[in-house]
Amino acid sequence: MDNGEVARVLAEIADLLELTGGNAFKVRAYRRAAQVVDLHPVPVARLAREGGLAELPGVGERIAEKIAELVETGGCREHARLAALVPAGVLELLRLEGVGPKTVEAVWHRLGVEDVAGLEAACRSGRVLEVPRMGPARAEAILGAIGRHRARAGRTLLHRAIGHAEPILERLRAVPGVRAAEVAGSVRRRRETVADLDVLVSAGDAAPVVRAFTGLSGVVAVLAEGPTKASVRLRCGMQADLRVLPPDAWGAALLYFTGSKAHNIALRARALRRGLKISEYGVFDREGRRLGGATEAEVYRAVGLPFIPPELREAQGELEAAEAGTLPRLVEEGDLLGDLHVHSRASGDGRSDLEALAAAGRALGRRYLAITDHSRSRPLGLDPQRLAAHAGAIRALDGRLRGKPHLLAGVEVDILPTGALDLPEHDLARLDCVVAGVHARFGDPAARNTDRIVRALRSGVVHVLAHPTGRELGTRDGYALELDRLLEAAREEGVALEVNAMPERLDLGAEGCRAARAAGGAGGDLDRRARRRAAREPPLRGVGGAPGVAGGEGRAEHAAAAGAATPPGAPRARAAARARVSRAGGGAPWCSRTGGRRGGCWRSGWSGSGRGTRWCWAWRAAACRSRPRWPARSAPSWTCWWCASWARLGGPSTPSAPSPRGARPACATRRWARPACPRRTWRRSPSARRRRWGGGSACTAATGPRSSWPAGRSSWWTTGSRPGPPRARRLGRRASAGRRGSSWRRR
DNA sequence: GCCGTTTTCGGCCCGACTGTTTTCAGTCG
Ligand SMILES: Nc1nc2c(ncn2[C@H]2C[C@H](O)[C@@H](COP(=O)(O)OP(=O)(O)OP(=O)(O)O)O2)c(=O)[nH]1
Ligand SMILES: [Mg+2]
Ligand SMILES: [Mg+2]
Ligand SMILES: [Zn+2]
Repeated sequence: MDNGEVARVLAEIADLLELTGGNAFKVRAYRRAAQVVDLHPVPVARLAREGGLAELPGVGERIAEKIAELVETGGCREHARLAALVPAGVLELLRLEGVGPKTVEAVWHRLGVEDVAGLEAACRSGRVLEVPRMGPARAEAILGAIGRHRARAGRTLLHRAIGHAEPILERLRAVPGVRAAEVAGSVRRRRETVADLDVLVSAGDAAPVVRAFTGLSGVVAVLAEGPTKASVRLRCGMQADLRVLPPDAWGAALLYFTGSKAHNIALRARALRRGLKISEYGVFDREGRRLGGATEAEVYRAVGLPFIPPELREAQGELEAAEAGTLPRLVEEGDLLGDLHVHSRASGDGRSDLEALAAAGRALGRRYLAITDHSRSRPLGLDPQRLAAHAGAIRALDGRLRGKPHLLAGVEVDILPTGALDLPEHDLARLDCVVAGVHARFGDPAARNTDRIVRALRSGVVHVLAHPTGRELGTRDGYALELDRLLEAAREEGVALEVNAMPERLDLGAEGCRAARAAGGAGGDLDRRARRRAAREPPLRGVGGAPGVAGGEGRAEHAAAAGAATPPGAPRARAAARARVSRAGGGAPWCSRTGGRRGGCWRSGWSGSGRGTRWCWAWRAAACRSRPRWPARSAPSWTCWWCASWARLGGPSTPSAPSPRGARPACATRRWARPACPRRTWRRSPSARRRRWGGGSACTAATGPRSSWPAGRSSWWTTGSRPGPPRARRLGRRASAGRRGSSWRRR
């Protein structure tokens, strides 16, 4: 069982526990352990053998037992016990957007819904409405989520995500008042694949930014929109999340929005232990005084840590390493001296001739490029004769280039199923750079694949092992492999392991590189060797010792490919975009015909929980009645908002329909008296408001020992300014709180 | 279930937005 499989079981235990009423913190513990296992470079099977499981962060005695059981027996009794309690289809319901454990539990227990199809039927028939707190808007949202679930967008490759993000950033940076706009989240952490685009904007006034964002030309639906953040679905299928925060909170905001979630939680817990609080608004002490947050480094410093690069922020031990001063120095773009895996037009993979490749390499600042076209078993691959001619051409050009950059005559020789190389060794030995890789027959068992590759490495003519795992992101997993044995052979033979930069490959990836370092520990040595070598001689002669990493493939080619990409069209007018949005069924379900005024209720100015609602609950029904949105169907009686909304869902609307609810005309069903939409006469108690603004539904701030907020809080009420964390106040008031405050005073 | 610069017991990150109900719970970032 590999780490991915173990992680899946642990995560499923978390889901099962959640649906069977397990302790929420226990659920979190399993979920975190699953992530740690998933990202860990060393197979947990080996850790289990060697007794190293407990060293994984978030893995204690009990979870270690489960992992050991899993790798030994392929199963886990606890998992089996829980799985017997929950139908498989019910677990799948958790994957629906906007549907969480509470909703799943409710539809499963109260309605007997056991899979996605069952939930869909319940939404269409109206049965879901029997569940508490379930109304037509939620039913509609669930139907939408089911549709998207079936289309299953999946995760997007990093380079595509970056491409989608750029025009958005450009547009937002042009909004007056915007100081900075960056993409955060997993894109900034440079994960190989990402689920969405997380865009952070620094601006004193959030409202225009949110408007510009929801009005972007690529937006097909607005999923949520408030005074400081919004979420949209883009035409490309991705979701994009915007967050706007004031400039002096930039560091804290970037830290928050870059994540990962587990890193945030660990860092905030650390702050808590030191009597501090970290949020996206900054660092605060017990008295609520703000200690900083302008830069990320400032936030880390406040909890006694050095800056941690985004790529490491996965709660995989980087906080401990930072504390101990043992954070690794990352290989940066500027460390890349050359590219040892480049295809030209001479074989199928390349599109450029040698001159163009050299020019692209020069433009990227590479000191050397190895031209490594495919060998004969690949389509259009080189046989010995063509190879010799090609090598001659490369060397001739290299002579003319005078080191700008150095060109190396090479080849990417196929490793045949037997482990033999696809070209005679005496031909390979004449080249400057021999890259060897597996390109066909991926289905063999691990031992056989490993034998095959190890035999090739032992040939003595191979410099670099290309794309060592053979994976293609989103298409196929790597071939089965005994990575440990492969690393050992590479170390003995002095063969470098490639870090293939083709966006679909990224092979070795982060975990593979860490495994290689753990095995031979020579990545850093190779760096130094490479630098020294590049300073005085062409690369690769004399590479020996341990497996290191060699950059390769795709860099130059991709520069060319990226240049050819069509730039996205200019953003259209906001109004047009909005119209499209509403046609697409996005945005608020209520009263969107009445226009775009945002920021509190149209009539009372009240904005309850702080969202940019057009109608407070008391007013919206009345307003809708006075401007009927739905033509009064043949129904003679008045239709309350609830039932009218239900009718929009396409639910049964005639008295004879069998639906348990909403079927009979108007509101007899719901027994809402005709003047049912009352003006609000009650007034929320200040104490309730205080609780609400304590932050977090558990409201630990209001009850727990670390709560220091309430001290100053009553004044928020009496002054009418918006309560909340200090930085929220400013931004919130500008966005929408002014009207809200006065309306409250009026009552 | 995990974990400790207050703690080996008793905590567990913090905030925004939405739908719905008559004052918050649920979900998400
Ligand atoms: N403090 C805190 N921050 C969170 C939480 N969930 C998400 N975040 C922050 C950190 C995340 O990196 C950032 C963006 O959230 P996403 O859901 O988009 O996750 P992320 O981009 O990390 O991965 P993804 O590829 O989108 O799945 O928001 C949370 O529960 N607490
Ligand atoms: Mg994200
Ligand atoms: Mg996101
Ligand atoms: Zn290849």
